[in-house]
Amino acid sequence: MCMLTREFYNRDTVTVARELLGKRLIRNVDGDRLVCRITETEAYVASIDKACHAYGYRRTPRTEIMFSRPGTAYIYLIYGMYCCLNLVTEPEGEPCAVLIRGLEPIEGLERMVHSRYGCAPDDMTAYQRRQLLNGPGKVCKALSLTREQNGLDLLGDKLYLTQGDTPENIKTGKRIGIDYAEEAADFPWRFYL
DNA sequence: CTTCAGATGCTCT
DNA sequence: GAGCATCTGAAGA
Repeated sequence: MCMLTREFYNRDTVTVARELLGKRLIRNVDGDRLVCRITETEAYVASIDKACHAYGYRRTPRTEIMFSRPGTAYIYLIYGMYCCLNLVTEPEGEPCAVLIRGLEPIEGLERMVHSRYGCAPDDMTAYQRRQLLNGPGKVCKALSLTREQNGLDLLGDKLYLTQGDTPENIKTGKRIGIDYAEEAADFPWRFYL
């Protein structure tokens, strides 16, 4: 399958967030190849979005990576113990990104389950199976992504995206966990299958 | 199924 | 010092 180009990311963030659904996310780590299908995303836009870490082009050590070129991974720590994976979008200097909120496993299930639950796939409960990749912190845990991977080039070999399927029934809604963001809390910038 | 508390540390004021 | 783009386990219905 063909790797997504930098031009794919170098576009309107909300459009990229919607089009990311159905794409494949590939993570190569310690000789293991993990492949997932993207099922849930959220767009964060610097210029008008109070929920965006770089709202108003606020430049701090944490947001610095968002100012770099499109097709870069932005990974930050949240609530002291979880990481969230974002894909930087729009031209360099526009600090926008798409949060990866949910995935479906395709390849490398054994390692992902071990990273999440410390057990083998056969030992998962039905509940655990449903909870494997349905949240941004879970995604990073399963894919062994931490702040050490912040700034990774998405056109490299450690973490990249490829074409996938073209999903039907794309749903849209308000983003999760940003009640503080005033009018931006109601922007319909969450996309899921 | 639901709610609820607690974990835990970085980030910015 | 306050708050955070979250998750889990326990308890109740």
